[in-house]
Amino acid sequence: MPPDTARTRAKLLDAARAEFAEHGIAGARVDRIALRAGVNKERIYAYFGNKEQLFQHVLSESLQELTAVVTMPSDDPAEYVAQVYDFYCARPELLRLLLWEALYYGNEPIPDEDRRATSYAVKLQEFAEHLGVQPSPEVAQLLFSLIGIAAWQSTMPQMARIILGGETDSEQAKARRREHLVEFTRQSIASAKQA
Amino acid sequence: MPPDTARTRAKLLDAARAEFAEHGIAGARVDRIALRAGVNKERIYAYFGNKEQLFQHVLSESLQELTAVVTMPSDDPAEYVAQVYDFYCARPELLRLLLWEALYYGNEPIPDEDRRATSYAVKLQEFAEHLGVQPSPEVAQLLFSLIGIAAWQSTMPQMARIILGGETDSEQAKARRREHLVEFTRQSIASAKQA
DNA sequence: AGTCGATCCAACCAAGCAGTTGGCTAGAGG
DNA sequence: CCTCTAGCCAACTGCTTGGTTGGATCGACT
Repeated sequence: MPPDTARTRAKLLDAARAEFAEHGIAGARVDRIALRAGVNKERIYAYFGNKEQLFQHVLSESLQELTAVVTMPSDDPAEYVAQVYDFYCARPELLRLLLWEALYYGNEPIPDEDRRATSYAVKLQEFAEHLGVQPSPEVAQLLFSLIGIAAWQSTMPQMARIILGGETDSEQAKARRREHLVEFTRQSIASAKQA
Repeated sequence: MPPDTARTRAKLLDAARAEFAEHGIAGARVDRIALRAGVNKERIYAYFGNKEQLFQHVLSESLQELTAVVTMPSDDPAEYVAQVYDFYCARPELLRLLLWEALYYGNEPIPDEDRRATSYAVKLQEFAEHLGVQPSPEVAQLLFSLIGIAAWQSTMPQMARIILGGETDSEQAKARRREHLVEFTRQSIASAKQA
């Protein structure tokens, strides 16, 4: 395999990630991806099959990155929520990819569901450990809700802007929300622990 | 105006709502909307201008419905959160429309932002009243988070299915999550009140 | 140097798309 | 019964799109 094949693939994946995050599956343009990557369109079909399969590649690559970066830290689950929040603030494209996927597949099972299930199971296990309880449906509910509030601002930027006041992007505003999340999480965990 | 003009418009709006909720702005097909409505495509352009403007009509109609149906009830804010949850479970299309919009406009201001701002301001006012405090950035943070957890399951059905276990659609599973939300909300409100 | 396999790309294609047009129909006013 | 207006629709247009192809290029091995 000539040396630049891997590079070409990587350039395509990067360009595709940006394009898909911005426009979604239906809105993404194959020509634009090739243009951004500085590579001929035909390579996409040679390497990845078609547009939807390319999206899957992009997504699974991004998910790997996400689980690698956002780990369950030290001893404070509230800090985990804050990390998730920080991560989605810093890299909103990754959340956008997840949202496009969610809207695209709706209630149908997603490709590669098994692998994701195990990855979430690990997270749940860790979370329960830090709480000092066994994994249970209740703990799962809690974890799911906490991920929700961590992601909600990046999920609904318009609503956030309107409810939380104009400038949600400033460092100050982010710090404020982060503080709220930590506080909020501590409280809910305190009551979950004693249960 | 002949009698069936209003009906034709309504049929188009209904068909468009279904189509947009399912496929988003980019994925929606004008031909399909006309077909579903049993009306000629040209009517869409006569009545609504173009695809994007039609989407705006659909959305603002849906938002009116949402604010009309989901009111801040009696004296229990936790019940409000549960109502929001129930509403999005029953009518996931409306949330999907909001999500498509959020992804489409990203951080750019949305059309008609002012009207929505006042509608949210009212909600915030009511919410603060029920808490027995003045509206403040902190209360806004809380309200925003609560809306988030209420909507999160319908926002991320795949993730919900995986984390919460297979059958999230059954009455039983919905009741369980509803219970969790109420409990969760009560706790966070209790600590917000004393602050 | 010559052959071979893989990589690359400009040009191409058919289908699908949003949006338009020109003429038909029906009802209201005279 | 004629006219005028507004609603309606089948057929059309021109462009964009995902996907293909045939040949040029290049590196490796002999």
